[in-house]
Amino acid sequence: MAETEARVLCSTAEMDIVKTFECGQCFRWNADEEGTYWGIAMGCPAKLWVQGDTVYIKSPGDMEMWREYFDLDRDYGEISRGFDGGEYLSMCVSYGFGIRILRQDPWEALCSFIISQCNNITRIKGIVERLCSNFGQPVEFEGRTFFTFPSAAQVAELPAGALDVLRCGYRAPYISAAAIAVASGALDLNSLIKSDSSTAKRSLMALPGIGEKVANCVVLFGLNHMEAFPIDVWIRRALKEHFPQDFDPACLGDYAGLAQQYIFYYARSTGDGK
DNA sequence: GAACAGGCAACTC
DNA sequence: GAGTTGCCTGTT
Repeated sequence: MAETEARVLCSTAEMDIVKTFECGQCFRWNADEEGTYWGIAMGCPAKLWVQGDTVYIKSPGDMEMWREYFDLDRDYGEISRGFDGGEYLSMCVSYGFGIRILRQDPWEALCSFIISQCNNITRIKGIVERLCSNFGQPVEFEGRTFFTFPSAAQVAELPAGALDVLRCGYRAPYISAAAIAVASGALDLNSLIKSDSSTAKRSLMALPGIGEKVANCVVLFGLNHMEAFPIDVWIRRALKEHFPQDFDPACLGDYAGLAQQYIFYYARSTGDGK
């Protein structure tokens, strides 16, 4: 692969790479001992690091793709100022500011969040990496080997039992079913990007092993519908303890999902309510 | 060794 | 429709 130059991605005011990669939305970015994040998205390897108040990226991929992936053409400051969720939410926003909602590949998000159910991040990452190293394509970058996320078609064609190497337990048949649905065209993820989020959610929940929470995560992180509001145990606890009893997340509007991510990040990293 | 985990589905009343 | 249970695996 040709040598690539370091390029400016954005300012640290626009994106905090640690918060963005550690807030639980993605599973394939990892920091080295110097704080540089290495990962692969849309088949394209990259490394990101901060110097002064600038975020740099090195990757063979084009900048347009990366700006889209990191959702950099949206002003999260302006969006966040529009939240009408009370003081607690405002505090979560200041705490988590710099998080970007990644626009991940829909199939990768679907698969990853199926794996995430009743599971911790360390284990999710392990399972996803085994999925990629066993069934994806190797890609060399900066002396390291990355693996692409295997396509739905590749996973759909695997013989029975091939997913045993993942050690993902009862989730394996859910992954196979999702792969077959996507590969056969029964589930058209790209069309769900354009449809409204409740239609997208309904289509996803028709698959086995996909309930409300996983569907909402896929809709938010993979289909880029920012109003989706996944409710897990942390969010449920925060809603119960810091919001009015009849609070409806839908009142947060078209970007409720961003608000959810600030609340989630605050709750998780401070252990609030635990 | 038993209980539990960022969840789902099938089952119960 | 609210509550209970099994499900794989890994960790405590």
